[in-house]
Formats: sequence, structure tokens, C-alpha cells
Amino acid sequence: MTDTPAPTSDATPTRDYSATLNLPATDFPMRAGLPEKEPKLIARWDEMRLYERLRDTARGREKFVLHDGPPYANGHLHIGHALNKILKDIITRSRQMMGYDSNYVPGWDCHGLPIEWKVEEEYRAKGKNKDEVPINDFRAECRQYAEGWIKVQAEEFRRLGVEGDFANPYTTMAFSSEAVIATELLKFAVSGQLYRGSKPVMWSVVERTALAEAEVEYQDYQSDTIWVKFPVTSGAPELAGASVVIWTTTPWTIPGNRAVSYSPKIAYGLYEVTEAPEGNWAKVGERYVLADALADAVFKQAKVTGHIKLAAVAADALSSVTCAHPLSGLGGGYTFDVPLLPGDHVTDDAGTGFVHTAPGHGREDFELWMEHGRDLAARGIDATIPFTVDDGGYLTADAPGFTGRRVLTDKGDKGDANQAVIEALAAAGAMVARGRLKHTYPHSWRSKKPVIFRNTPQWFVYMDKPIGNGPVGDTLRARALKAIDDTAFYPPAGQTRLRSMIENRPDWVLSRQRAWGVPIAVFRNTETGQLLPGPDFAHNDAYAGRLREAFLAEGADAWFADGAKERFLSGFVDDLGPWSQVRDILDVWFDSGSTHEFVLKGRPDLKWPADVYLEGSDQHRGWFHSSLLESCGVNGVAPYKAVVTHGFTMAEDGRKMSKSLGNQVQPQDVIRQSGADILRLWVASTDYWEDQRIGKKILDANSDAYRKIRNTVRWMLGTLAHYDGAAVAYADLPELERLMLHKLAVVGAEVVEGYKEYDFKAVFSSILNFMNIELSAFYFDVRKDALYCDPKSSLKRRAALHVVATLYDHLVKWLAPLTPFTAEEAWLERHPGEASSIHLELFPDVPEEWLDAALDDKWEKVKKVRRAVTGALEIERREKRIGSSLEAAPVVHVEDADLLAALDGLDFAEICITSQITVTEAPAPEGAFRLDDGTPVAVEPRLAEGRKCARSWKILPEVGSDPDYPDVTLRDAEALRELAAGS
RNA sequence: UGGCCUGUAGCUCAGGUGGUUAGAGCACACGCCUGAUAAGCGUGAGGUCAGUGGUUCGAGUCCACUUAGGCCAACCA
Repeated sequence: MTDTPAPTSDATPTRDYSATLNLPATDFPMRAGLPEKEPKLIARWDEMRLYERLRDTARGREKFVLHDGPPYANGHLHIGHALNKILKDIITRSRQMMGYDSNYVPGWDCHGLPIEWKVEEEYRAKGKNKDEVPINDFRAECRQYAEGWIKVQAEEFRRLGVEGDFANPYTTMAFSSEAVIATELLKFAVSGQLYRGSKPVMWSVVERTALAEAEVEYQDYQSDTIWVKFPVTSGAPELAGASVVIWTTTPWTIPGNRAVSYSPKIAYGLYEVTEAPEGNWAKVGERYVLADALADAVFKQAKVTGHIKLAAVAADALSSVTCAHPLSGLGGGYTFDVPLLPGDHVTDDAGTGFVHTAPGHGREDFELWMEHGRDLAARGIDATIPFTVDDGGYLTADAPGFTGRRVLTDKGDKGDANQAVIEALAAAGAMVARGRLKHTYPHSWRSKKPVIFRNTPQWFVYMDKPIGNGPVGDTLRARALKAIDDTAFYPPAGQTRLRSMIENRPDWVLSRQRAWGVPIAVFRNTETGQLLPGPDFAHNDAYAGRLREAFLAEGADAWFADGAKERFLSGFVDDLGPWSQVRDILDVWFDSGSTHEFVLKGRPDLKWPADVYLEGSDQHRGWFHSSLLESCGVNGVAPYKAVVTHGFTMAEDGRKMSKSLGNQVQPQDVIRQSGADILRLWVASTDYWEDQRIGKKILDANSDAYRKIRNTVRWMLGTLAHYDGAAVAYADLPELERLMLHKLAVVGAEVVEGYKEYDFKAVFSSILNFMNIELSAFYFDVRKDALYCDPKSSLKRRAALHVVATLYDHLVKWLAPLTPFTAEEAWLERHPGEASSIHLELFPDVPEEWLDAALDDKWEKVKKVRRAVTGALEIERREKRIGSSLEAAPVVHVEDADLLAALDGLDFAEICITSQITVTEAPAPEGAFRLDDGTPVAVEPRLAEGRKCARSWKILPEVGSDPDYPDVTLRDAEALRELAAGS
């Protein structure tokens, strides 16, 4: 170590040689200004008809089809849409660049309730009533509404950089789509998979319409409550003569009672009334089965003054019990057996511990009843659910003894049904007690009047009925499960999730009592129940053809136009009289579940099945599910080969975004402030298979990453301003250049693998790390000297330029699917031209010869020694002995033969960016710098000797020895000579 | 309440079949450079791998439970 002052201190005044250097020069700005630049690039792509060019370029290539799951045409994009569409765009762009013809056709889901609501809302604002508007006028307004939002959303998707056939998207409401959807449904009818069943739905008597859960609001309401005896008729002998007691707030549902539910988790007891007032409903000597926790309350309500518990009743004993209906004495209408069924929904918080179960009047009741369908059949019990209440809230003939009584009036007030039922129960001696209860009860959003649960006819598809004449066990469920096994899932858990849903799901309910949708275009014979079309109908094809023609010309409105019955049925049946036209529409899930038919099969530029579907994980229940069932029902297999799912986007703290918390991130805001490429980088950086987070901090971090990428690209562009495009043969490249090509090849493999496996964060981190660690912090830093200062003729310089051009070309192409705007901007810097676009390029080949693991190993050793040198220089810097590393000329004692060999033949000073360096195997002096990780290298941090070169800033003894250029190194003098000769 | 999933440094992510002091990039702190300059380079400090209990010679990695969170279970898409 020397203490002599730095020899630069007395150097001659430095001449400014910067004009003689090959410094980076580019118009590619450091600051992107993406919010302004991106729309211009979109306009450019429009102008050059990039989409058409992409298709032309790829014509004849193998197709790779990502089928777009249609968003609902309602409202502006939110962050979830942005994530979804950007992921899809990354996939189609990367596949296109891998050499496929990867066409993307965006689509929209148009039918359904939310749009009906909006249109209805507009009606209400104008004081119009939906029911007074002709249905096809109403449908036309819904169509118009959807069209408006499709335009808005298409622009918003394009602003994200999404490339696709936005001029010809698909919609579920296109006439051609409606024709396919309707005829697809007919296929289910023809193969016998469609049947008419029933299900309870929320029903508003006032509006005479079914309501969705979201159309219902809960308000306080005073209900009549009753406690009713169900006499035990068989089962546990110890309960002979006793009654099971139920409690209900809807006495009018008693005629619909078919079972009593109990819970195996509740303690029950057998009780006897020992003391009661004269004329009381509950009489001395009567025995009741009740939940222990509720017995006292029940007896109190029943005005019983004395009771005893005779025995505990085990839940096991209840399972085989059958009761009589409390009205079994009434005109013979209720003589069926009422079974006890175990139900998890039963609690002992309120009531009696037994729940009156009317499968036509409650969701849980219905589900419990359907669940036990087979057991009931085995017990000889008819599982048919009665239609006890009609549209107007009147009890029907299915409620013998009460026909014509009314649950609710047209104004939503209580009718006479409850009173009639209570009187009948009292007359039958079945009442234990009655009361009133104020509780929350569902009301219609529109009329603010109470609603009821009412059994209604619905259309179902069998999950477990053998299909057609196929093999035994060929059911929709079996087909779907097989199809799931044959599908690849990213992430794999999606397979489990979808499988368990298909395994457990009930029959598919297709019908909705709504206006805006595709009809279930079938007829039903009201006398025989026969369906048309159907397995036994001779004119299935002709009927489907007639329907298709009509829908293609007029859309599904044709079904709702006057005279539809004659139009579609005449000539196919002898007597039109008994045939009733089904007016229900299809669940919109059937619409979107059919997109593969009218998009993938319907367009020659696509193919069926799709290579991949990509949606949020909620679509296991939605689009993945309905598409699978629809296709399995019709085609027998899934419409997709692979399913990719993404999680949901959370706020920065990992919790759900919500308006009230004010933690929402809107894609429009991100685009306005930072640009779509920043949002896209966020998508690329995240583990989207799981839920992701987004927020200011995270977006800032992505902006930083973007800047790093941009600056690295910018430096390459600036450097390449001095490149004449001449290639240097691989064999002539210096080791450092070959090392970079090796590293690039490794990154390339990771990038392509990442794109193939839909693992974009791997692509992102691979590129970013390479740029940071290998390029910016190492290769570029080392090579600046040669690139800036070497003579034009220098092989090292020419080789470096060639390799920088190669790095640039590969990296920018690999980035193109992630950041299409910036990649295009960078591309055009070097490849200008009206027809030029990076998106028309393919991912570049990576020559086999670039891979050189031995070289990589060797340079790992070089870098190890380099770390020791930079470590030593850091100490010098701290001690203020040097500033720039060029002020140093360390002596490096390498105490390991392998490490020493690795340095052989290399200009190690250049690699360490020092002016001079001495590598020696001589023993190191005491106090030499060592890394504390045990690297067998010691460094003496000496100062460089000589004068500072005014051009390259290196400090070398040779400076001053050239007579023409006395203030520079010999290398720089040579460069200046060449320059002078050239100019 | 049930089905599926997740919790590794401030942030985003790596951590095949369990095996040395748990890694990277960014951010942060400090320093250098001033010919990538609203840039570039270096060094450093950050983690009881959500918690508890088990299996094991040994667990971030396997099991159970707990806890926090997400999706689904709607005539919602």
C-alpha cells in the first residue's frame, strides 16, 4: 500500500475528448410518458391494420386458441377485468410469437337480469311499467343497453393493450348466437336429458313474478306462529301415542308439509302434560317429543301448568319415525306418511327442535327433500312436490280443503289462508299453541311487500340419467368427470375443485322466469306431458331448422312474437290445442356455456376445442362449469384442453377491495397516472394463480422495475447508434461476449418455458434479474470502456456491439407480450417503417452453440475473485483513498489454483474496472483484504500509477508516451488516429 | 357451516422427492461516480419461514389443530 498522493492531482488540464467517444446516443427518452404515448401507439396499430397483418403473417400456422370468457356487458372495467384481459393478451401474444396462429376473439355476455334491472330502472324513472310494455320492445331496449356497454368496454380493453378481433367480436345476443343457443338446448330435449320438474323460488304475489335474491330486501314483519302436533305412527315403539311438535311462522305452508326435520346433534326428550287449564289445546296426558332446551318454553306458550319428562329420546330412535300429517283426518287429502329426516339446519335456539318441512316452500326444505329422494322411495313415500300455491297467492287443489284461500292479497296484505289452516288444525286437535312473531322477512324491492317461497315448474337437465343409447353409465355427470380428468389445470387445484363441484351438484336448472334471454324453445303437451322436440318426436330436425331460420333472421324475439305457436309447430302435430309454448328463458350460464359452439365451431379462423380457457377461480362454478356441462351433454367431451384460473385482486393489506374502505384501485386511474404497461407489468410480476394485491406501494415498485428495464433498453439503443450491423462470428467473440450469449440462452429457455406454462412471473423475474445483475451491473459496466473508447476497428468493440444488438433483439421480443407498448416503441427505434411492428416478429432462436456451461463455471470463479477486489476497493473508498475504481491498481493474491487458472489470459483489470491490476500466487502480506466468506483471495489495494488519461480516465504509466496525443493512453491515441484518418 | 386455496425479509417472488449459517430483485441506509445523470456502480442492514402441537437424528418443506384472509355454495355475472 502506498501513501503517495494520487498522481492525477498534478495532471495537465484535461481536454474534453467526449466528442471523440462513442457515447450512447438515442431519442428513446428516459421518461416514458406512457399515458400520452400509448394511445398514439394504439392509433398506429389501427392505421397499419396490425390485427389483419397478424392474421396474414400467421396464416397456415398451427392454431393456438384461447377462447375468451365473455364479461357481462354492464359497467366500466374494474381491476379484475384488467387482470383477466391482460393475462389473456399475454398468452395470445406469446403464443403468436412462438410461431402459432393465435387469434383472439373477444366476446360479451349480454342477456340476463342485471341488464333487465337497469332498463327497468330507467322505466321507473320515466314512470313506465315494465309489464305494460310489449315484451319484444322491452327486449329491444335491453339489447340497446348491452350494445352501449360493449362499445365502452371494447375501448377500455384496447386501452390495456389487448390485441384481438375487436372489429368482429362475438356476443351472446347476436342473432346467430341466439340461434345456436336455442338449438343447442333442443339437443338436450332430443336426447331426453331435459325434463320438467319443480323448485321453490321467491315469488312476489303483488308483481306476480319470480324474484332473485338480490331483488329481495329484509324488513320487519309480523307473522302468525303456530305449534303443531304430528302424531307418531310408526318407528320407535317407545314413542307410540306421542306427537312430534313443530313450530312454524307460515301456517299456510302446512298443506305443503311432507316431512319433519330434526338434528342428530340436539338432545330430545319425551314429555307428558300433567296439568293444564280446561279447554286448553294441549291437554293433560298428551305426550310430546321436544328438544330438551326448548321444552319449558313450548309448555309455557301452550299454557301448560305442569309437565314431566318421561325419558330421553335418542336421535337414532328418531331416524326411523314416521308421523301422520296433522290434517290427515281432513277429507282424505293428507293421508300420506310424514317421515322424520335429519337436517343440519335444525337448531335448538328457537321453536321445538323439530322443523316443519314443506319442500315447495323453502330452499333448505327443498334441498333436504331432494337429498333424501332415494330413501323416500325406499320407504314407499311419494317424493312429488305439490304445487300448493298459484301465481296469485291462492292455495290450489294440491292443498285440499283450502283451495281458493289466499296467502297474500294483490296489495300484499295477509289473506285468509293462515286463519283457515289454523282453524282446520284446531278442529283436528293438532294445535298446541299459537302466537305472533315480529322478525325480518323477505320483501320485494319494488313493491316493498312480502314475498313467499312457492313451488314452480322449472326445466332441468339430468345429471345421472343414461344419455340416449350410449353405454351403460354414460350420464352427463360421468362424461363431465371424465372430461375433467382429460383436462390440464393451471394451477392443478382447479381440477379438484371442479371435480368436487360436478360430483356433488344437483340436476342443472336451466329455466328462468325472465324476459331478456334466449327461450327454452320447446312445447309441452298439457294433457300428456310430452315434450316437443323430444326423443319420440319425428320432426326434431325440421323443427330445429325452422327455429334456426327464424332466429337467424329475427333473433330470439321470434319466439315471443305473436303467432309463434302456429309458426313453429304447424305441420308437426295434428292438433295444436293441447300444446303449450314454454315462455321461460334460459339461465344465462347456458348462453355462455354454449359460446364454444357458436364461436369456436362457428368461426373458421378458430378451432374446437379451445387450447385454453382462462378465468377467475369463481368460474369453476360458472363458465368452466357450464361450458363443460353443455359440451359434455352435446359433444361428450370438454370444449377446452386446459383451464387456467386466476385469483382475485385484493387491496394492499390483503383484504377485499371495497367502496366503503376506499381501498379500491381502478385500472383507469393506473393508466392515467402511469400507463397500461405498468399495469401489465404488475400482472406479469404477480403470482396470479393465487389472490394478488395491488396498491400504491406495489404499483410504485412496478414503476421502478419498469424504469430499470426501460433504462437498460435505452442504454442498448444509445450504444447501438454506433453499430454498423456487422456480425462477428461466434468463434471470434471474446470470452465475455460468449458468456453473455450463454446467459442469454439460459434466460431464453426460462422465458419460453414460463410462457408455455403460463408462469409469467418467471418470465418477468428472469428478464429483470438478467438485466440487473448480468447486464447493467456487470457486462455493460465492464464493456463501457471498450465501447466508448476503443478504436472503431477494435474487435472487442465490434464484438460487444454485435452482442449488445443480439441482447437487445432477444430481450425486447421476449418483453413484447408483457409490455407491448414499450417493446414496440423500443423496436421502432431500430426498425422504423410503416409496416414495422415487433408484434409481427417471432421469438428469436437461441443457437445451441451459445450454451457453454464450462465457460459459465469458469466465469463464476472470475466473478468470485472480482467480488474480493470490489470488496477491497469499497474499503479504500470508505477511507477516502479512492473514489473511482479507476484510481486503483490492486494486487490480487489468488491462493487457489482453480481460481488462478480461471483468470489466465483475461484482462482482469478491465473486468474489475481498475486501471491496472496484478494477479499473483505469491503469499499475501499481513493485513491484505479478504472476504469473510472464506474465498481464498487476498487483495492489496494499491493506487494506480501514472497519469490520468484525459479520454478514458484510466491511470497508466504509458500516458504521455505518445507524441501526437500526450494526454491519453496508447489505446486512446490509436482511436484518435483512426478517427482523424476516417474524417 | 361445508368445498377449494393461501399466509417465506417493507414489497414482489425463489426455495424438486424433509439435510450445512433460508435466497433473489426492488425498496431502505451509507458510500462512490458524474461520459446511461429525475440515470449508473458498490457495500450494508432487514426473516422466531402466521401460530401451536406432533412425526423424525433432522421440518420453511410431512401430519393435526388454531388463527388471518380469499373464492364458491344466488332467477349474480
